[in-house]
Amino acid sequence: MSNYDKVMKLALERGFYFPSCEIYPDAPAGFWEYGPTGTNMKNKFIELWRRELVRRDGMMEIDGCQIMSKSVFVASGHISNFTDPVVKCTKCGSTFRIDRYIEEKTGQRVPERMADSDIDALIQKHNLKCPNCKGDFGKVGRFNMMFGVGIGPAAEEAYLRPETCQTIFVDFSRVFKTMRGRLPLGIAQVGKSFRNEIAPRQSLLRLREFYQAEIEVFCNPNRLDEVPKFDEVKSTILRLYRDGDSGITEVTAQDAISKGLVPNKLVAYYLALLTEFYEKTGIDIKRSRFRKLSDEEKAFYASVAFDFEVETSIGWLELVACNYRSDYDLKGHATTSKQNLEVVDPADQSKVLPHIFELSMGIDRSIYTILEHSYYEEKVKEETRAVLRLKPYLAPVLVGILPLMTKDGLGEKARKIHSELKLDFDTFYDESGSIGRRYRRLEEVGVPFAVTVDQTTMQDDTVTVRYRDTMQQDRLKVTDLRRFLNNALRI
RNA sequence: GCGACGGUCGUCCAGUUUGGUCUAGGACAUCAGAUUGCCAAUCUGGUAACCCGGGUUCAAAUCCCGGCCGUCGCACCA
Repeated sequence: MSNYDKVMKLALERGFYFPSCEIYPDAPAGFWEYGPTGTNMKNKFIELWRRELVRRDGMMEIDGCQIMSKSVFVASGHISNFTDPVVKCTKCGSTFRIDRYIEEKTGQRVPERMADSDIDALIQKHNLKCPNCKGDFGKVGRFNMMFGVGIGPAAEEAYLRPETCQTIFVDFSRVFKTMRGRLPLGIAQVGKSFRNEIAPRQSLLRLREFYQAEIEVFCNPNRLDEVPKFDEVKSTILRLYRDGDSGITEVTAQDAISKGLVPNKLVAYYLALLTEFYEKTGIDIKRSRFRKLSDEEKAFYASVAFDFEVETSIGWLELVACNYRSDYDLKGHATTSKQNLEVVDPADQSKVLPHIFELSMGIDRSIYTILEHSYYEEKVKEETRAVLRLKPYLAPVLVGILPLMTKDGLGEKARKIHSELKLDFDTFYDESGSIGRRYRRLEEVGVPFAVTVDQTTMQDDTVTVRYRDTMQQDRLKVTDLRRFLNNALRI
């Protein structure tokens, strides 16, 4: 059984995540729900992101709408760039990106704006047939990855956002003005995005509705090397890679700049912050890299792009896209909306249309990767124990409270301890089955501590605290539990 | 979207080849009771499934058709 399968099984059995609408036969692919355990962990992941990126860097967080007007996507380029010309074989039904197919077969470039009728004519002229079955192609159609929605009785055209950043761009002007913004300014957002993937696959890894945590750093393009905070991270190790490299290059953020591997201090600063954040999630940073994208791979808006990737049992997985988007977005929105989106940089009183560097994080993929990198199996007395070694601050439950047995008042005592802690910590009370079984159940969902009430507790008001990873136990006064748990939550 | 293969309790699997003894079985998990009392113990009992729709047939988990979902490959992935 692969690690992917093990995590998948754990997710289904223990309430991390599962398919949406699963009791109905018409449940569409690419939609997944977080169960109680997964939701708790996801919330904690987001809170860590807030701490390590948003608060650390003094960013502002907003929460925007998921449905946005058509104009937004005219301005963003999604209406034109996101709409691919496709053609369907009339015989076998296979669908092809016809612009690419024509280029491949004839060497003739098909401009993005070419009319469908002109593309049809090209197919005729070159007598192109389906490569699979030699059947005839039908008429050119258009496929857009955005979900359209109709608003109001007239069903006015609008779209579910395909990336959360668009709300940040359209909100930028007001936020900057009213919140007394200064460049560089990071605006952050956690929320859902929607893409009509042709072939969603592998549970949380390719979804049609998914969570993003995005950060858009608005900056003055003339001051990309003026980053006072850079000193905090100058010796942080960045792991850089480009396709074709023999291995990953480990350099400090400082050296990455002096060697020209990263274009400027601003980009290096955020790559370093991101590295430090992911180290704290418990992902094995030795199995991560920033892959520099080639020109062909970059998104239509990006001028420099690094993907933060992590090695998993199913290969390298992109968790974060780090794109230098230049002024592509604000220019587009300024032109389409006819609003002036320039701001004054107080450093030199110049008026600039800010450039944007973004960290676009996939939350669902991150959650999956943390689960996979945290999952361990080890032999204990001929039995295999499965342990999720989640950091205490990411664990869905921090502490399990267990009476060794229910009689002699141990049950009541344990319930009392539980009710004293449950409002301030994520706790779980369990008195069913043998103590060993209860420990195993806890460690399988990553609970780092178990507090056990035994006979001694009744005499001196102490309990045992058992550690998930080592299975060692300490004895602690009940009155010290709060302090112990608060300490354990320290990041 | 195309192709190949698949879909049975929460999970994994048996049953489908050759339609009927399937009133669908087991293991693990889970629940209740008993017992034990610090690492998945034992005993007893319970909950719980044939993906959906149609067809063939006296009879369908089993055969046929369609749909949905999954895995893999191709294509796609701003």
